[in-house]
Amino acid sequence: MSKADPPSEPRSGTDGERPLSRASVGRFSLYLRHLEQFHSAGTKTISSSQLGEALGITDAQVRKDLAYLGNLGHPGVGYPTQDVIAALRRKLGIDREWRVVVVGAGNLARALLRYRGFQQQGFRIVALFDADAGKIGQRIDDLEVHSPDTMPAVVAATGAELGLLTVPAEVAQGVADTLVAAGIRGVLNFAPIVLRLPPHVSLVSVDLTVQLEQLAFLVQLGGNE
Amino acid sequence: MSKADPPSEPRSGTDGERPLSRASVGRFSLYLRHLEQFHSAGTKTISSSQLGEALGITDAQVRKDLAYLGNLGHPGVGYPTQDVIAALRRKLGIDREWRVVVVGAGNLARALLRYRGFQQQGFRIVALFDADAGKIGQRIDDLEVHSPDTMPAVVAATGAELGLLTVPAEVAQGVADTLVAAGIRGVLNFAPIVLRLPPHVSLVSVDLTVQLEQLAFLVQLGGNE
DNA sequence: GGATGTGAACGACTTCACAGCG
DNA sequence: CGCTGTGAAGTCGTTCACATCC
Repeated sequence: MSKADPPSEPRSGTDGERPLSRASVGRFSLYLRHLEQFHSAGTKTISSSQLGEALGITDAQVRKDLAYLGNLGHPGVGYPTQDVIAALRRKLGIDREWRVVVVGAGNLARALLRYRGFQQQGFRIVALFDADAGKIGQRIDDLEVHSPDTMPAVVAATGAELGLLTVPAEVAQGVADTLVAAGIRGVLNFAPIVLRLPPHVSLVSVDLTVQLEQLAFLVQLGGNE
Repeated sequence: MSKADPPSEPRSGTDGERPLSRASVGRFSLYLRHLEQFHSAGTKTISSSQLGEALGITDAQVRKDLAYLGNLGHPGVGYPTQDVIAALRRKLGIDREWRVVVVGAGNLARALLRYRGFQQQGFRIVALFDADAGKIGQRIDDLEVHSPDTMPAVVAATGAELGLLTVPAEVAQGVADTLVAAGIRGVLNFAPIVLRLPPHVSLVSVDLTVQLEQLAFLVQLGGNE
């Protein structure tokens, strides 16, 4: 009975050293934010229990997560904030600038454009698209609204790799396809729909209705956690 | 370090209550949306594999999830869309209206106010608050902007139970405390911060920077899933 | 002493596989 | 038949506990 190994992860020898759980990555951003706060407050070193306290998780969890970054901690001392910040940035892939386009020039797009957190972490919004002829040519926060037809050209010219989708659900799949055709490599989708993308394009979805319904469920259950 | 006890819910013990996994609840909203689409397309019955196909998950997963709703499925036939929709609504706690207040009258608030998905699922935004004196008194989408001082009175008067937090990170914790003091029972937080709420108040957080960083990580990894 | 790193236990979630029913 | 419901097995993630090191 020869058992074939599932070819789950064809290890590209570039960066993958350790197993790296997907769940940990979800916390990396939070570690990063808190570490940056501690760091600019002058803290040079931080312990797993301090960090866990700040995020509301256990110290063991923090150590397991940070272990994925290599052996940065010093027993009896803690983790050097600076080093962990740098390692997290690198692991997350935000040790460089990402160019981002936004499709759908509504209120959500405006909110995203003015959101400071993006710039701070190296995300630069370089173009804005909308199908509404009335909006094309307008300027919103220094960005001109382009027609979706120009997407391939603009994406190529700006070198954008990520697309934020803030369009109505009915047209979201079509717009996503256009983004993919234009060469985008990742989509952050806000439309309430399950998008289908080719396997070489990454997808993260933020579904506001789902989140609100989740909240209603929790409240109905009584209390939190 | 008090641990939450498993609350046996001594409510009306009509159905044989099952364990109910937290992960399943996260998919309930998606099932609901797809079932509503199938239903309004005239589909009376749907199989676990059809639903799984639509959401991109396995049929076994769908059956396990729907089993939490009671024995709604008919072997050889499938699930009656109507019944499953009703059961999901009830389980999620959205078989009634929820009154919602929004704190922070910025672009994100505007986007949320105009978002149709909320009303459709029975969430009614009944008040809007902002600390900016220049905004107080203005009307946005038929809602007057109130001063945060009036929160207790307005929450009581409107019977709001949920609060959406779209304020800057620096003031988010303070505003959340005010919401809690005003008697709110659940908070949907958009500020990039780990909120601390008393245990009787539920919390769901949507952190846009975290989501974007997640996307960057996936793209850097190459491809999706 | 104080805090890390990590096997091992534990628990949660998913997939498998199949009995059973209309 | 086709499709559900569900134990069993498998996978993934978290917590525990402790050897280890500065």
